Amino acid sequence: MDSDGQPRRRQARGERRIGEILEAAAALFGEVGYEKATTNAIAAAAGISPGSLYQFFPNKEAIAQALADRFVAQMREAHQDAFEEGADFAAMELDELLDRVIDPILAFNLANPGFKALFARPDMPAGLTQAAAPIQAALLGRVESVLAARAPGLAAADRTRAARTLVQVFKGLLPLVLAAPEGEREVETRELKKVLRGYLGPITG
Amino acid sequence: MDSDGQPRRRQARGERRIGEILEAAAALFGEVGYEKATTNAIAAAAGISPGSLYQFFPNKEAIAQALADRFVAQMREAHQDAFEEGADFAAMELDELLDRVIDPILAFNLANPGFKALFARPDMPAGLTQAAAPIQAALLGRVESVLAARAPGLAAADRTRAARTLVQVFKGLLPLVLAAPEGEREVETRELKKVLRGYLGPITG
DNA sequence: CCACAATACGAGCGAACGCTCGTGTTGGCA
DNA sequence: TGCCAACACGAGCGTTCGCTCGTATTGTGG
Repeated sequence: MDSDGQPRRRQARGERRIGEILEAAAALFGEVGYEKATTNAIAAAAGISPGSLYQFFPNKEAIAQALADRFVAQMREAHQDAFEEGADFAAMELDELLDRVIDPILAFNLANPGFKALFARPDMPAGLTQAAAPIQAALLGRVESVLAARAPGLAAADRTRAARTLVQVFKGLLPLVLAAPEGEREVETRELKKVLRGYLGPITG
Repeated sequence: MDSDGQPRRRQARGERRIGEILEAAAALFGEVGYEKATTNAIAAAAGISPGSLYQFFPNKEAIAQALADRFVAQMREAHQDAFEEGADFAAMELDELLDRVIDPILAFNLANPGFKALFARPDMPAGLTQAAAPIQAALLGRVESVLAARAPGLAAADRTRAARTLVQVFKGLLPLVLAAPEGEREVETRELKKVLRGYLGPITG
């Protein structure tokens, strides 16, 4: 019960350790999932003892939480990239729109294998998916606003449902893209965009 | 080490118990997933003691395996229904084709909440997804053959990829349909079919 | 340089879980 | 009816896992 009045004054060494622990945890979560990644294994992968690990995190969930926070921040950047302010989504070609939105998010997932493992897997404490909720909501909102720009006639409820469907299709096909060998990735990506285009075409004209 | 020379002669009571255990396990797996469903909890849900449970199954994995076998058999029927021999998939309207294929598989998933939990979740022993592999392969093969009938010009590799994509889209949107409240289910189902139709349209013409 | 916080260690605690075992009960068959 | 296998019970064994604790070492501010 530290009651964590304040988060303890860290030295440079400690800050470095925290980074190492999070990196080790991300790798392990990505490989075996949250539940099967034991705290002792995370400590070992980070090159420290179990006791040392708990100098920086009160429990296992806090590690995942910190990792989630880090991912959320990075993901927000990727989304900012995807839904750039300057672009005119209403006028843009559908193919270009898809490229601009999909490619950065795909790149992020490709660069962070631990991410999908943490957020897509259903084997983690409720608090974690909750940590991802804000970014999911933000993504849905952006998709919806793009939809609103391209299909002004669409009722709000239909727009929301369409956005949810699009995001879910993306999440569903993501494993196919991520699991594809280096050379096949481009083809799978095109396939993903084909699906989205086929669904969006009749909606946005 | 019974070496299970033969599977032991069962009485009627035992056969009944096996059914009860599998039903309890399916419900629990569906609620909390494979890992978090403890064997003692399964026994309790089936109304028996832990010791009795192990009179019928050598270990937890065997329960899931038996459940998987049962699901595979039922699923095969659902697929048989979906890909009925008599139908002419080449001439049929795309909308009718989708209804005929999607509805029975959807109904099966609706009627068996434990199924998706067992096969879609990534938190189970390798042997279990392996148990689902035959049915997955069969499903892919059927989709491919329908594709071959409707798009004869499509190269084999593209056909395989398209089938994989279709199945994955279905699996990706399935949670949306299953999680939808009673009244929304029909709408979500239509949405799912819209996605498939949008993707299939350009391929099958 | 000294005192104290931060960092580091790793054996092992307590709880949970899969499963066993000794024992008692029920049911089919000669 | 008597015998034996099938069925049933539940305390608890062995192991794993998250986490702690006592202790030793390192860095830092005064």
